[in-house]
Amino acid sequence: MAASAQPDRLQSPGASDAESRLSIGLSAVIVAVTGDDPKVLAVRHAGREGAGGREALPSGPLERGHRTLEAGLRNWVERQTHQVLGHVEQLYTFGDRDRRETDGEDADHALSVAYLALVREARPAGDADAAWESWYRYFPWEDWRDGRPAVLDALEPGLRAWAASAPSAALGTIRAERLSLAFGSAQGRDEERVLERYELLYEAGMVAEALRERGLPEGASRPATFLPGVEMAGDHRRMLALAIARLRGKIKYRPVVFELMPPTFTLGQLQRTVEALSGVRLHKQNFRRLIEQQRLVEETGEATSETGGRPARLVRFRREVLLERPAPGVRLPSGGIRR
Amino acid sequence: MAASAQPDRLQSPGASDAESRLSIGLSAVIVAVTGDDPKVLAVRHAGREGAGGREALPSGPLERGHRTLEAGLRNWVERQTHQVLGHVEQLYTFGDRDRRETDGEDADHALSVAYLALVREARPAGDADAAWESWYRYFPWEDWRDGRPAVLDALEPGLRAWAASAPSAALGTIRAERLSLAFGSAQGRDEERVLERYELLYEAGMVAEALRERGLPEGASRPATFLPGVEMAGDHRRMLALAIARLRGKIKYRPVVFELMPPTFTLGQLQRTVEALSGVRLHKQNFRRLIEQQRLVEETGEATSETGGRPARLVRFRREVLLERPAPGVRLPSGGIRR
DNA sequence: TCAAAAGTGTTATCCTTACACCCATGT
DNA sequence: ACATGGGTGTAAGGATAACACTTTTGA
Repeated sequence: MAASAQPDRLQSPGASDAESRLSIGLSAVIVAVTGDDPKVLAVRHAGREGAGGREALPSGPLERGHRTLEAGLRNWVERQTHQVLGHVEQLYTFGDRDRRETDGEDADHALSVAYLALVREARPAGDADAAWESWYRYFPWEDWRDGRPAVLDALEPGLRAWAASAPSAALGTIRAERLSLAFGSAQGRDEERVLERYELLYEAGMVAEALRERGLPEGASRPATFLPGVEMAGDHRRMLALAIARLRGKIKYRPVVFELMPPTFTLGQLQRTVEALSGVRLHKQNFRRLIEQQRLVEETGEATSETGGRPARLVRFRREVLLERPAPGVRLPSGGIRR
Repeated sequence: MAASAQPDRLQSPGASDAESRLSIGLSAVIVAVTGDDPKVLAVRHAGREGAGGREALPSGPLERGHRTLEAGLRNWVERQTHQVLGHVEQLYTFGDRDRRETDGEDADHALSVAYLALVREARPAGDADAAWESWYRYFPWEDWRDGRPAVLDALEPGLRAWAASAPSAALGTIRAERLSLAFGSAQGRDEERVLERYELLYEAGMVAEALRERGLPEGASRPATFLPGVEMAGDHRRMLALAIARLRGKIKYRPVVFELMPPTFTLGQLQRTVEALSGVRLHKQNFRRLIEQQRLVEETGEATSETGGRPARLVRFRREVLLERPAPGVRLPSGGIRR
């Protein structure tokens, strides 16, 4: 092998023959918040019957013309949805068996690099095929703003049965522990564990994706009659779960919410946005104190009376906080959550 | 195009011709801590003169035989270093211009998926070509344990000159802001911003990697005579910077340090490990209180007198904390840092 | 006996949490 | 007037940060 031609790629001698060539997919979870709902941009390819017209994330393969991964992503999103992206960050690269179902051949890999993008307002989605959907449409068990979501009652027996039906007692204990960690048993549930919850449902055969194109995952109870949440193409719902988890986490230590807000807004709007994302209700007074005392916003001097009751002050994000050391986020640590 | 054959890959009609095929590299930042130093496993390919024998991370291309990305990674690492990996997490997928320097052709992409792995002890590295190296060998400006590192004095004039030599005043201001954010100006410096600092040095043409295989990056001062830190192959040093940043961040909110500790250890050892990773000194008393009061460890009943002075209690990680909600890490938030 | 590291105790301060209450507008 | 959301004040409890000090070993 020509070692000197690839100075930065260390490979054991003779291994390059085995090197596989593969295709790269790019997918985007594009998030906006309008009013009370966290929205994600979904595409539905009308003319495609083979896939049953499943909802999907904007995505497409990396092409030769794309200079960088991110450029390729922006290109695909604009082609498919006419949405221009603002803040973009890489989420994860999916590369294993989950992607294989798409190919005929087993040996060739198909990777998919998933991105999270935040945009400021939900424009009416130019294309007829693209639409903004509440993300709780796909994850109804993640919305605790009006108390414990009802779906959970339907889910828990199935999850418990899955843990109980484990091949060994030890595995059963592990499953039970994972369940209690993800879904919470006693006082606390961690709103960030979105991916864990989805994966448990997947392993238990309780989401539609788990039942596609393969026998049931081993140890799964037989096809559940109730498959909660709207199915998505490929592993897009897994990507969405990861995106929600990341955003719920990041919001706490970096001022990313403001990427989703209009230039000026009220503290109430900001709180509702944070609640929409995190899926829990917050204490009004403490939330406000937190924001103001961390000096995340500044007055505009104006007010709006469009909110219902007393007119609210309009504030704007204080860009300067980005230059101040740690650069705080909107913490909502256990205490901020209203019971 | 055969839409129904790829139900989860949405591509605009006719685009598939442009789809490029490419190779995937897998790289691992493998971290261990021995005594006072955070170590990373580096390989040096003795017989290769083309690359000038640059130090590199264990890495290799994804092969057909690899079932998953992570399996491929473990395979390469074991082949090159005989090290078996424990905790492994994906770091980032690098896919843009930074990789292009390796290829002759511009149009084909070469992606690289970087991973972070934590191992419990630095075994003598079976292969002669693999060696554990302190990561501060590559980032001497990141070690503040004995006060402000001396290299910074040599670096700052160059960085300031780079900001001053910006093509426009506006850009100059932006550069100055980035510098003060990353390197800290007044009271605080954020030990997590390892990647930002490396990238600024790169842009300023002050690390060896920036001067390779291309003209100087635009706006760079002419080749600095002093290029701090040991150079690595490809963009491996960038990967290492990202790994350090991630680990320094994660240590604070997840109990990952314990992946690096032996089964039993003293609180002093734990503190030195955290200090090694974060690059700052901590308050002994407050650190201990934090650990014990968060119930991260439990007594073993034993003690060791190998530490120098009075024998220390040996403790072990309390695995149960993983099952307790939030699952805390070793916080060292401003206050814990000794001035 | 002294250096070195382990380990204990205490205090002021600040942040978090929770509670109760007032204000300005539209209907 | 009253419902609705905006906005203020304050007090208890707990965590943090910074003190100073004692204990137990090896050299």
